[in-house]
Amino acid sequence: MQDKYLPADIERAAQQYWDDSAAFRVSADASRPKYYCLSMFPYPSGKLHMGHVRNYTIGDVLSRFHKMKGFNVLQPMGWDAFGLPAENAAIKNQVPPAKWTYDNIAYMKQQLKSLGFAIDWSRELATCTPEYYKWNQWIFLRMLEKGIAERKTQVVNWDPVDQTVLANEQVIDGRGWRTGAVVEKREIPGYYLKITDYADELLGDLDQLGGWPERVKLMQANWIGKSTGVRFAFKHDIADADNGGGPIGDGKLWVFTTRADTIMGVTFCAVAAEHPLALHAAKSNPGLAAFIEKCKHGSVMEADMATMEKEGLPTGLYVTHPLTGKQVEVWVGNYVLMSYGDGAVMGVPAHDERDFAFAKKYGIEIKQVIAPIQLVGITGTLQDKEQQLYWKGNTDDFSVDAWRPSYAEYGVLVNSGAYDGLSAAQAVDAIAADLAAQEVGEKKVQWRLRDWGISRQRYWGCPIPIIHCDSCGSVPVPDDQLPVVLPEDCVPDGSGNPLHKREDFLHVDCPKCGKPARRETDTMDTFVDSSWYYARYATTFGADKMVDDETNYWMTVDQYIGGIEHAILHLLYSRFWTKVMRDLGLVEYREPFAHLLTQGMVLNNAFFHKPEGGGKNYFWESEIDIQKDAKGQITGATLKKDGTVLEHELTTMSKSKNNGVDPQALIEQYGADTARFFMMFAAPPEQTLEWSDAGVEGAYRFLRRVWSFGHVFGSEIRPQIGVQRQLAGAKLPEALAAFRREIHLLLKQANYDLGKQQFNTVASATMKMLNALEKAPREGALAAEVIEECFGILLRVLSPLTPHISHALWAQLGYGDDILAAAWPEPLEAALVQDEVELMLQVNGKLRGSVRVAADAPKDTIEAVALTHEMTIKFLEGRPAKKVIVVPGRLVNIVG
RNA sequence: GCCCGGAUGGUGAAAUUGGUAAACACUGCGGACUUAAAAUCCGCCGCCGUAAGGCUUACGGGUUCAAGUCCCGUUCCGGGCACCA
Repeated sequence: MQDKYLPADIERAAQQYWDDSAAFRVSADASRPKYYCLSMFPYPSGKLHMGHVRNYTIGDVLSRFHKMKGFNVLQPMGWDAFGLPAENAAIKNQVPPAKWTYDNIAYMKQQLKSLGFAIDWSRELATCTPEYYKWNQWIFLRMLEKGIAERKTQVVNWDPVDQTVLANEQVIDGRGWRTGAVVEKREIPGYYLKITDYADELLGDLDQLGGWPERVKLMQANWIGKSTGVRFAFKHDIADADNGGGPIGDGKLWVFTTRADTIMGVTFCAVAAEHPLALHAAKSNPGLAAFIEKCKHGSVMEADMATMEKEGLPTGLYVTHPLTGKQVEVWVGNYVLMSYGDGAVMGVPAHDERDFAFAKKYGIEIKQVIAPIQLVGITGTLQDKEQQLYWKGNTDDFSVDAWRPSYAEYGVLVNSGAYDGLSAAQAVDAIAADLAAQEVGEKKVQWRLRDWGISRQRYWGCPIPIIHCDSCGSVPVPDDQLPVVLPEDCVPDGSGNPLHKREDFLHVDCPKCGKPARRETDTMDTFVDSSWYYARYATTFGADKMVDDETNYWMTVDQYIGGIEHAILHLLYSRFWTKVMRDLGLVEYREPFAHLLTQGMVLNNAFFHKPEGGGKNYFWESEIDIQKDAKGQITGATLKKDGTVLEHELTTMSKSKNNGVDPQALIEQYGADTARFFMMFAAPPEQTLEWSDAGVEGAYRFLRRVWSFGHVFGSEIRPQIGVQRQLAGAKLPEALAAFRREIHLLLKQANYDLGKQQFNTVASATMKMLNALEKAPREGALAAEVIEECFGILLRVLSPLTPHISHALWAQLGYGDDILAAAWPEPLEAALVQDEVELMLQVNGKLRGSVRVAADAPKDTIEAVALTHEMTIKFLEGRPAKKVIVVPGRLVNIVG
């Protein structure tokens, strides 16, 4: 064998072997347990970045590990190929998004191949191909039939200069990214999927997802946000001529609250700018009309809504409190959303932080109605069944001067008339009952989750299969005319959807009446594409069905791996989609992903400049000079060409921020095995990783040492092994036994860590194994046999991480033909036994030394040895030992 | 602002889930080999102290024989917030 480690040759040969033997091409096989290992497919942005290498190496380690454990392993790959970056590239370079996307796919596929992933490429798919997105359209039509999809209005970011809808990402500080114009909210029609119909099931089934991280389930549960509250109405007789002179909303202003216990503290109501009461009042109030107009500016993002200055204006209208009968003034608030609940809220300044700030700002009354519980008396004794506790609310600590978080806590009702002294739960029951008696309210379950708006006013996406006819309205495209194919030669210019200018796409005859009609030009949210690709991979390739029977063999996905940034939206939409497919009779399973590994983000610094008029211009690190302090912390950055001072942020690697690090240079210089090993060694998978290539050399050095040990083993050690093997049952010399024990202990730890999916310590276990192997006794047949066994263990543990070098050494050193076919190693109990153990000796919790005892020494013996230890005597300073704690196999702590 | 995470030497990190803090590496320093360089190998490397020893897991409290790990409060950093994917 070659004495130098030449990764390029080794990797080419191994990949050739896997290709020639179709090693990763799989089909359904009921005789073996299956393992469907899926990594989130990449957006084809141009080049792989380190986040991809991390994601796909994790998937590959798990795939190869399970393959060696005897599973029928499916690991597919494809492309999340529709989306905004292709349009941005088109604007910049005048290249059609289709060409840009397909070119990127070709390049990135070759990069993935060079990393040696065990992928079944025969199942590759790209979501921008008609044979894939046809089924988006097909199932969308089924959802329309079932009433799961519907058309209603949506609020979007509108750029008044470019006359186009902006994605949230394209809105920076409330302005359009290209024009710098202040963004407006605009209502337009669009299609929605009723994910809220599945809210209960999506929440309830989280309990079935034992293989998901708790934090992801918690995030999803909070997102779905089930809350039980009370929906009730304030009565009024505000009439409007446009309403035929009748009272607006039947004379009821509906609101929803989760804190009905504070209802007696209501001192105002706030409605959204688009609320009928606001519009009514604005007719005779130019100031209010102007305020309502102003509320239309700004973005639709929740984060912006939550952090903006809360402003309001009184309408001069009053409504009647249903329980006190008092008049309550109605305000218009810029923080109240028409699209959420009834577009109105009750204001309780004393017990809600936002209402408190609003009331202070506008001089609205603040009335305390909740107070901390204070015990005022007990009758009887603890044994007395008639025992009574008496309490009241303690109002001493309340002040209207400044908000305190404790004001929002649950307590006892005060200043609430008949409800005084009730707890929150009792009060909600009593108040809901009283409201119900008047028929102006009831308990209601409210969800935070909103329906999923899938219409996008963009070109590079899946066309929504609808035809608009003047006579027949919105008509679904008949199934036999699917797919509605997206023309692939358009070049967007940033000023709206280029499909509007495509006469050949636009004009079509109405399928119902045959008259000339117009195609829908909106395309689908790209989350639609990624909501079911896992099921398509598992379907017979090219099947003329959305999914076929094979999907029921492979699904559900046994292990899903992807970035934590997808914890809510993508994963929730996929779960929803699976349930819809089940209800349409397409699949048998109800959850798509059994186990989820949420990979931590790979972060890198991004450098940007904010030009006048808004937006952020990002620069590549090669374009700038970076200033650092003595500790290596970045203190500033300037643009090389003109010295412009730049800002910087630590953030996830992305195409749009020019901060992605391409792994290509790493692979070319060191090889795929080094890149993979280093990536796994750098940090545990779930942890955020700040990118740095310091340490790549170390990984490369390690693999070189593995190779040269292999060479020494093959040429000097292995030849010592006799014809008759002697290892089984042999009594080994102490040094040899200790070495063997060390390897088997490391194997035990590595297997444990693989179970925990903590691959960085698996990598360090392999390094420790090599350190031990290099120092192991080498002379004699017995030593050679032990080394053969232990090096074989190292190669197999290493193989999921660095498959190429492991493949080459395994075959060349005669361990077998194919390491993938070898059985995964398990530690031998016989190799692990130990006569003596070392226990740490603590005196009063501080480490003072250690004691060696027989592995099976009873507690008394250990105590006796510890108590007579010189350090015990020294640090007890003559005091008697009050207590001795023995933790078997670990330590002795003497308390005195 | 709200929801979810994270913070350990100069650096990436480890700690078998409450029981030796810093394993394994990177960097740096010193040495061997070499005409020389590279590669390789050996040694040292948390802070204070000559030592004995003391201190140390973002910060401040608490529980415990024992806390990086559990509880309470705070700071900073990251992810998500529904049209980036």
